[in-house]
Amino acid sequence: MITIKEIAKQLDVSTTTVSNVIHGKTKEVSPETIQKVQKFLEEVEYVPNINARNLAQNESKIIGLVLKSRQERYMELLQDPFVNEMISGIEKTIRQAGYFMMLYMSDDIAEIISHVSTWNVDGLILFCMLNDDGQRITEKYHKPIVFMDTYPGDTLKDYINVGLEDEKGAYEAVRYLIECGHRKIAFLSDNVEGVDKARFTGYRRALKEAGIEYSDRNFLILRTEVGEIDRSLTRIAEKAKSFSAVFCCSDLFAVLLMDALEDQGVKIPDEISIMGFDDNLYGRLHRPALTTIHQDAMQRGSLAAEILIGLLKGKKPEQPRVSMKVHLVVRDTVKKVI
Amino acid sequence: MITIKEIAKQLDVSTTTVSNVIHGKTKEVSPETIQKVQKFLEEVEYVPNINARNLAQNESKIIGLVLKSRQERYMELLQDPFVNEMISGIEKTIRQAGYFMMLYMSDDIAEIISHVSTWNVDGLILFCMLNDDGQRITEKYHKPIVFMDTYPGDTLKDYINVGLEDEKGAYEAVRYLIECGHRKIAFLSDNVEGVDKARFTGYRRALKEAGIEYSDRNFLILRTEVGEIDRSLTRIAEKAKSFSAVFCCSDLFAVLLMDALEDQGVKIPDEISIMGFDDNLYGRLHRPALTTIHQDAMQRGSLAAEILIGLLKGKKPEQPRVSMKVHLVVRDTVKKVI
DNA sequence: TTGTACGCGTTATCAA
DNA sequence: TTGATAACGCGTACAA
Repeated sequence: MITIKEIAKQLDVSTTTVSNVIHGKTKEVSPETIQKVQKFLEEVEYVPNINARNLAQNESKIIGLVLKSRQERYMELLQDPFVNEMISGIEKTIRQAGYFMMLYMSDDIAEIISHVSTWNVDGLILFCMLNDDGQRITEKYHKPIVFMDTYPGDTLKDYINVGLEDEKGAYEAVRYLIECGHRKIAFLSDNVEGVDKARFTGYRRALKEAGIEYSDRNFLILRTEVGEIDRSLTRIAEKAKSFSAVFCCSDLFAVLLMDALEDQGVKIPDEISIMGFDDNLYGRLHRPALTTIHQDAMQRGSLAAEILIGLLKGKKPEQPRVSMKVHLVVRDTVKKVI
Repeated sequence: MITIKEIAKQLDVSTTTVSNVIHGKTKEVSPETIQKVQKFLEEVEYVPNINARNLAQNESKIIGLVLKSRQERYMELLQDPFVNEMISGIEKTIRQAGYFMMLYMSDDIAEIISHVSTWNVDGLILFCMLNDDGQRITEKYHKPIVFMDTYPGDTLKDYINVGLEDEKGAYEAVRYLIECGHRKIAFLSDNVEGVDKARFTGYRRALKEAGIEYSDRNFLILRTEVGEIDRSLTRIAEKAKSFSAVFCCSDLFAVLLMDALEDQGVKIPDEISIMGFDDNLYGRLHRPALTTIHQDAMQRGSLAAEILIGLLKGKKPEQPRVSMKVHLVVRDTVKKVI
């Protein structure tokens, strides 16, 4: 790797001049020199040393993307195409803005903070933080942060979040089920916090509006730990049979449940109707194709990255909380029972 | 972020001493000093500045993972769970060895090389290189490289590859189809190079062994560009009807094809049998569940990373070419016609 | 218009 | 046992 110093020596100019040409500060350099230097730079295929540059500028041009996952779910997080779409959107936007993305997958906040400091990361996108995670990071890390899909506790007041119409989406999904004549509707998720909590609220609202009683028996919790999931699915499929429809908090869960049901000989949607949330490949590839709530994960990733990059340039976002639109996509897993 | 210099000042010792304590070079430091420094380090939660360290050591502790993709396929590469599993395996191994993974997704070799030089990446894992890609990178980049799923041209002699029993896997898949009584067997992939070429060879060998004629009509090529894929699938499903079985080069393709066929009213496996390759979630979630060739993508990723890290420590791998084992997994998409 | 000199945080060499 | 000091490559204020 050739350095600026070496180039300067070979061309018999100063390093300043070379550096100026590289950065287009050509007001103060004679045209011939510019020519000469530029030509040489191309010839030797000069590439700056990022470490030196970062050290000098005290910035890293790195944006960290933190996916906090409970240890056991590790695989599933990456296997859900929704997450992949989001990552794609983020990565693309970051790259096009001249930044670089670093991906942190960890369940250890302290480890994440340490990593982020070491690399002197310029900004952070935090995905799916629960409880006091966000709080803990903001205490230690004092550069721009954009949250995604995070509903932090009351302690964190001033934060930016790019989220979704979770409550509204769930409400519309369940209202559609009710419109189709369903009244015994279960709710399936793998936890009761954050995003799923909001979706649960929407589910409850739709029920209430239709005057449908809710009981705790309606809440099906999937255990997603490796080694646990199959048993859990079988059990849930069993329980599901006493409902006429199940609203699932993700397409992946919806498809898993449908398989479990079908394997027990239950016909979908004839015997049970299924509603998903996300609208990704799993649901689209399944037959019957999944009726679900659509979100544009890639665009949402892009938006989060754009906001963060704006922040890095000192631009305050227009609104600190974004709830991106969702809409119902009707396919073949919900039966009209009236 | 506190620096060594600052620590040294506050404790009234030299930076050298602090650095020595940090690196456990305690032979030359008095016990009290060690105590004092270590305690202080913990108190202030010292984190080294990677840029400075890298600059001083001329290394980066970064391993680059390069996924070369044709521009149009961008989405699919990340959407294939097989790729995700592999990435997980690589990332985990790299992290545990104290390194860091940088992910490059690009179709522009020059851009990749430039990036890799800038960041002074210590080693490279190259996935799915075609033609002279590998050649071009090895010419410019002179640190350890491990290839994955690469069958480079004749020009590249000395390289390390962690691959798969592609030929054998395809051979066994097709032989199984033949054993089940199929004789009109199509081959589906999206290109004719690298891995798919090897699988095609295996397919041909199985046909030949059974004395089955091959014609170019057997070779179905899926156009995977965005906007093209649906039309291509419909056309291929149409063609597929004149065969009794289709061997697909990936589970994803297999599921896409099955959907296209089912949407045209074709029953699987009653009217057409389908065989996949990879064994990932898409195939497992589909009903009927996909009969396919299993590979352990995560373990393969791990292995590649391990070999590379060994290389960085000067350890030559036992064998430069690894072909990991595959095996047939019989599920429900292949019908016995005898 | 061009060049000198210093700082960024760390490590390594060598002298005290 | 400890401490100055140079070096890594780059950017920049300031001097020439």
